[in-house]
Amino acid sequence: MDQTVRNIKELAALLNISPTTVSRVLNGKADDYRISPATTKKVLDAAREFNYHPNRIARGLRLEKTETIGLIVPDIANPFFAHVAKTIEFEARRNGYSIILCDSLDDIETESELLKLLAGRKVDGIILAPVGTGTGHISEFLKREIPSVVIDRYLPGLDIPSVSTDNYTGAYLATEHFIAAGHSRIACIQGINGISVNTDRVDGYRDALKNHNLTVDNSMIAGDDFGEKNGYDQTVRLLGSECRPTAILALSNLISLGVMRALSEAGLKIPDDMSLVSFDDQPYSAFLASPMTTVEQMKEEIAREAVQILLENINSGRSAGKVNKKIMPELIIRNSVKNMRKIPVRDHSSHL
Amino acid sequence: MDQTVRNIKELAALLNISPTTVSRVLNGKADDYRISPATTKKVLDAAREFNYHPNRIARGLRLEKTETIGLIVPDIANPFFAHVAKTIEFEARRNGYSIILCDSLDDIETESELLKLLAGRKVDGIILAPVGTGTGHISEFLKREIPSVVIDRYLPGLDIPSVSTDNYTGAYLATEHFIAAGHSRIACIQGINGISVNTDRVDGYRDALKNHNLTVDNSMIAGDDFGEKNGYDQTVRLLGSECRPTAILALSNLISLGVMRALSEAGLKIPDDMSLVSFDDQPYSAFLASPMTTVEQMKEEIAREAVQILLENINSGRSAGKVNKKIMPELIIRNSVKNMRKIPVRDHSSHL
DNA sequence: CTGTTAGCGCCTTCAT
DNA sequence: ATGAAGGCGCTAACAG
Repeated sequence: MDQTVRNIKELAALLNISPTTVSRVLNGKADDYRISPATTKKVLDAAREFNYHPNRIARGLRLEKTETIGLIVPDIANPFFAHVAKTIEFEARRNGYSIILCDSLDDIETESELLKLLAGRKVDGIILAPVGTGTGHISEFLKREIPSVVIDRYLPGLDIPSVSTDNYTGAYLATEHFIAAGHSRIACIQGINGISVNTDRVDGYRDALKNHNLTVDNSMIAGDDFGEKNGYDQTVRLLGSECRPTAILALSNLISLGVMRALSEAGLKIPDDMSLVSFDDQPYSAFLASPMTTVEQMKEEIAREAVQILLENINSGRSAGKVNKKIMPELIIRNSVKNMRKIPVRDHSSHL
Repeated sequence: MDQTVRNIKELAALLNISPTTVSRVLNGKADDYRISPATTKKVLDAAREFNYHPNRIARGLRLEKTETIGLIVPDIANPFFAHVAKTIEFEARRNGYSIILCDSLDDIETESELLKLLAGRKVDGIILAPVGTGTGHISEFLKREIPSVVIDRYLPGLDIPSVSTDNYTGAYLATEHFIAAGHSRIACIQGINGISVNTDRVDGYRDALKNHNLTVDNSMIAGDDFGEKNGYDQTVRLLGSECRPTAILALSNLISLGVMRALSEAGLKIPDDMSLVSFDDQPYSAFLASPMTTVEQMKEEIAREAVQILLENINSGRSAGKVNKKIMPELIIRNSVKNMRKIPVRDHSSHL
């Protein structure tokens, strides 16, 4: 009764039919091959009864298709990537794919290893949230012709589609929000210099200042890392500077955590003593000492787009044209920006 | 020059030796088979030159070993699971394994599907953070004899090892902290009734009250879900009750988010109007309106233990004895508990 | 409507 | 010190 069926051959033997027929039925090709309803039913019933599921490894070897997608992120513990990963996994599974999760530990060497590892595992495609500043290992990897999509950033010069936030607009809106509240000494604590995410955000910040006839003071653009420590260090530095800013734009959630720590240690309150807007909304943003105004990235949408583009490329056998999709972020206004004008600040998210 | 080598056969042909020899060298068995140093070097050099890596799918089929571990979590966007996943991935990779990430969406049906999916994908082992209350599908799954470890909870009655926090002690310490601060009407907002995590925490809470000669009022133990909504709903209810508590123990980070939302809407401040201790420390815990006292679970340790037990079971070919490892949490004292005695509250984490 | 055969790329016997 | 052959479980090509 509770016989174990290890493979398609055994199941076929039990039913006195050929493995081929079983395979065809199980792959929904009964109609294509005009297999009799009786046989079809027999196979389906037996498969259920013996709880038989085809060995996907053997299938993968035969078809040269593993129905597996590699996902490389710099830090799965970062809520942004965790959310993106959740939707990617969901969307992939909905399409029959599983996700091999790889954490590059924000290390470019590790990322390079991971790319090779995933190639060896014969994933059908890769979604990569790149790290650091070099792209040599990525262009090397692209030679393998494994369909891939970059998320979070875009990689100028490389022939690989990407899905990222419209970071320019996000920073522009945030900066405009400060300006509307009457701030003019607005600092910007940035992440890794030279990558698209950072460059675009800084550009948005600069342009917002310029377009409102404010001068861009380069000493107000500080930092070189998306981590908490950089946020802390730069805030300490800015607080000590002769011409202290009244507002800080933090280009990542971790940076803003560092800003908060530094302010807290200095006994300064948000927004009374310092205004702050952070990139990346979080579940807790609303519950901070003062609920934080944030630039929220549309994580689900980024993930969905990435999976869709990747699957298209997989199914069409490589690159359905290079796309650089930009997803519009949303400025969520809470209470971390002080109104210097003493009149109500308006929501500017609809302007631009 | 830049010839592509698709498989071991091609590489062997290029070197005028047999695939067998190449395979042996590449698997570090050159010595076992006394393959000449010259041949060994030749193979190694060629492999590097042509950037050849064995097809792990074919290898998996032959060896019946995929060097792959399935990880099922209820919600990868939950920081607790994201952190655990990070360490699991790291430890697994260090040992040559990759992680197939599956999000069960806090849904037991999905979890059941996922178990089958992973079995079909021939993972060498599974780490499962179970959902809901039923275990039928899990005991069914265990018949497949795939090495598995449960994390976050333990499953009484099932023959599967587990690694979880010592939740009893965690809740006990938190409750004692309230008591030491002079609270006696302490509410407990719980998660899913009947699962070990919840039962143990509630037991710890009850016992702490009893051991300090406080009566346990069952109307103070409320709720049935680890989500934010439950935290909100129960807090609203408690605030409306005739005998309002002065303190709330929230049995999850999401519950405490709900508690904060309800308190905030009611215009109540932590800790002045209500004291709160939450399970699960978070990066932002220290930056909340009032820095939150939390019971921190040792995520890295849980993850490391789980991987270690799993790998032992994989290598020894099944269950190296059933273990239910409990990892001691840590009470992190900040400023979310009001001192009702008007004298300094001491750190009680060293008692017990 | 169904079956036979061959081969995906690898590793392991068995042979030399 | 090295090879040849077979087979892991599956499915597509080629019969009928």
